[in-house]
Amino acid sequence: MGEPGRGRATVTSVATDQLNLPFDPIERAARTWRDRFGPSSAMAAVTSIMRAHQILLSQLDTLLKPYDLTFARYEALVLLTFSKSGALPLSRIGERLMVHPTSVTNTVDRLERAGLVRRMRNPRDGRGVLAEITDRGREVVARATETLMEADFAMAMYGEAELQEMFALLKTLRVAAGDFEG
Amino acid sequence: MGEPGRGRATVTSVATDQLNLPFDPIERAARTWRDRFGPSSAMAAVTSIMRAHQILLSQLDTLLKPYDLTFARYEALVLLTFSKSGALPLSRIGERLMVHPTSVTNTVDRLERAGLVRRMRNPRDGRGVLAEITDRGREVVARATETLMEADFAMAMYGEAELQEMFALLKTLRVAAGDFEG
DNA sequence: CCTATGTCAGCACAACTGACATAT
DNA sequence: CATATGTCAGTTGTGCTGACATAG
Repeated sequence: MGEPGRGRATVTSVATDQLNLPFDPIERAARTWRDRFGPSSAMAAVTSIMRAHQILLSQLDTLLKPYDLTFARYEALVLLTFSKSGALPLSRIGERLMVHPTSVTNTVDRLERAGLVRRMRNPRDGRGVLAEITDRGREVVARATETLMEADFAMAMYGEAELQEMFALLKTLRVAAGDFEG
Repeated sequence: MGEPGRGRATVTSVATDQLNLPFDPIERAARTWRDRFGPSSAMAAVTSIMRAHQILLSQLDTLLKPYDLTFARYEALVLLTFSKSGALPLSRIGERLMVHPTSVTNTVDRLERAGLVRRMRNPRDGRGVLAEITDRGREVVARATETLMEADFAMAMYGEAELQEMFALLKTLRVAAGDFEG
């Protein structure tokens, strides 16, 4: 994810910059939509989630850039630090982070190239491969976590109650998608 | 965005399939996080938004696949139908949809190749280019809209009040990012 | 001259498909 | 044997940078 050109007078980037519009583009689209097609709340909510994702990803990736991490790679590292031995089969990483097997391979490739994890054969299953976090990986993830926590994960505009509300609200969607036994 | 392999017994895809986990992976990560680092609501909320985006994008793109549209291209088409003349400068499309100028070029390229829009020189500004929706584009977007509305934009699990709550909650984030004058 | 608009080449990244090697 | 794990090559889609032509 490229870093947006931020804070310049001439706005070329779009993800987190600017303050171009004197109105909320989603709200305007929703009004037009309602006049033309009918109920627009679902469309407005979906579009808001899309935009929120774009904003957050851009800000998180900017925060993580000094560590040469993306949010996806950061999540994988955190998951490894959460395991007792600091190592997990790639299959389990994909399962927990809800990403495709080939994406796990790619993520681990990059982390390995950066010296943050190490591949090992799974002693309990010859088919499997473990990703094990290195000392350097632990260092980097600790510093990155500090940076993210200082920035409140780019969610500093919310209070505790709102954050919990957001989690609860989105849980309904994740359950409906079959992510887990809700 | 490729279409996930859906509903198979052997789950390789991950975006909308499966019901693998007997627990909520985000909730579990949040608990571990809290024990180790402290407050985890922001992290849980962010991760939920990321996952919600992934689920929705996958489902919307699947719904739009028969029309050879992605959600991004669909949004651009809708925006054009909302304009009086059915035509808008590319710059304005990028501004409203919050996407990068080169992404607008790409989106319009694909729509044009599919015969859904047509490029025209802007008569009021020789630098500018207008994208004008074609009759075929109007047809396709109408049918696609019908499909999406039948599926409630993949948000059928929510009631009206929840959809409005979601919009309001995420508006705080969009305002903080400077999307518009909140 | 300086700015704005749009295009192009090129790159990074995520997610997928299909094919495959290997191990259970 | 079928199944599971992981890799590889290749594709699609988005979003960026940097450079550029053209017009205001």
